[in-house]
Amino acid sequence: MLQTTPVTIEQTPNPPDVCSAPPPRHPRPDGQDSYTISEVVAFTGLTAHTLRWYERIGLMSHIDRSHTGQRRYSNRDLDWLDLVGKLRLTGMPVADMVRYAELVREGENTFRERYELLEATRRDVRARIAELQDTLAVLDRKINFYADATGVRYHEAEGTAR
Amino acid sequence: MLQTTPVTIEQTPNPPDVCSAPPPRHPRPDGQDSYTISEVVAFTGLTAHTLRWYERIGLMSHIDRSHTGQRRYSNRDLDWLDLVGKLRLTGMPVADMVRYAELVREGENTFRERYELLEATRRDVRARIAELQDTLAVLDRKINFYADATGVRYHEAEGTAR
DNA sequence: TATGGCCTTGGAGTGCGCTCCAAGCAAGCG
DNA sequence: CGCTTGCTTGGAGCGCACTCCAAGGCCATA
Repeated sequence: MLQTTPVTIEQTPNPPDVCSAPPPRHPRPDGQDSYTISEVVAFTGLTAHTLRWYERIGLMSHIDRSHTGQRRYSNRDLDWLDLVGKLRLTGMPVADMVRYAELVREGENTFRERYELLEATRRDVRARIAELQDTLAVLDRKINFYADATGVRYHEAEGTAR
Repeated sequence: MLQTTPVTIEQTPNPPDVCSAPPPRHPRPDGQDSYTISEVVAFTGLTAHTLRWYERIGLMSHIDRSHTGQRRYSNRDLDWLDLVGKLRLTGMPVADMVRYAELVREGENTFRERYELLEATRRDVRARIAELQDTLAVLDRKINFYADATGVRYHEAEGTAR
């Protein structure tokens, strides 16, 4: 129950059918979904500090509490954290994610704005991927050079760093 | 001479032939390559502060100086900055780039280590691209949902943020 | 000669995203 | 009962990558 390895919530042991709407699998079924903070730490790889901080800054709404005041996360919270994790690795600033969270809390009349925010993000992500592929090409060339050179003692000019 | 728009040094007005070793084009030919810091600012989009800081921390070797002590950057320096820019957007920490710069300064006997560093970086970049493509899939699904919903007033569960 | 523009330096400051601390409470166990 | 474990809080601290500051030098044009 208390696994220590950070695990992506949305694992991919789903069949090799390349389909478009993979529903996230949860550790426990809806109805019994009540996770302590340390369980969420184990599932997400985030620290408890970070989880509490996310809540403080409004990136997560107030989490349900046990009768003793301890946090009890739900499957929906896990889904949200999964999205946050994805947005985080696009480089989206936390402030923007908070903005999105506010829009979600405000209800359906913010659909248009959410749409625009996500669309802008998608553009950024695409640009980012393109940049990275560019970088990959440069790395490939340099790596090939060094692969040839180590063992052949050869020289090619490269950017200065003397 | 003093263009204000940040310009990628390695522009792509090269013919649409998809080839593997694109030599960077420089603003001035070798021999007349002597750029002031503000020119480099214009070319790279970095600030003068950052350029001087890069030099202080050893990410660039000491740059040539004019008789009055002002920095004069060369084409080789521009090439190096181009590589640094690429590595930077892979998320490589500055300290690692400094390490690589040191290896380059140390000479050919560090080829193997440079190779390994770049290879590790390439692995990271590939993983990163995969993550981003994953994220892109999530964004696509959400964006489609909002595209449908705005105008159709429809509902689908999404991660909680109440 | 004076004014403005561009450059120099060491060191201090900033913003972001965590990260940690101290003090304390509640539950479970021997 | 005492001890451990896990959780709670507000607020302070940290590491990274810049970013800026104050004080001053050099030189071209008016």
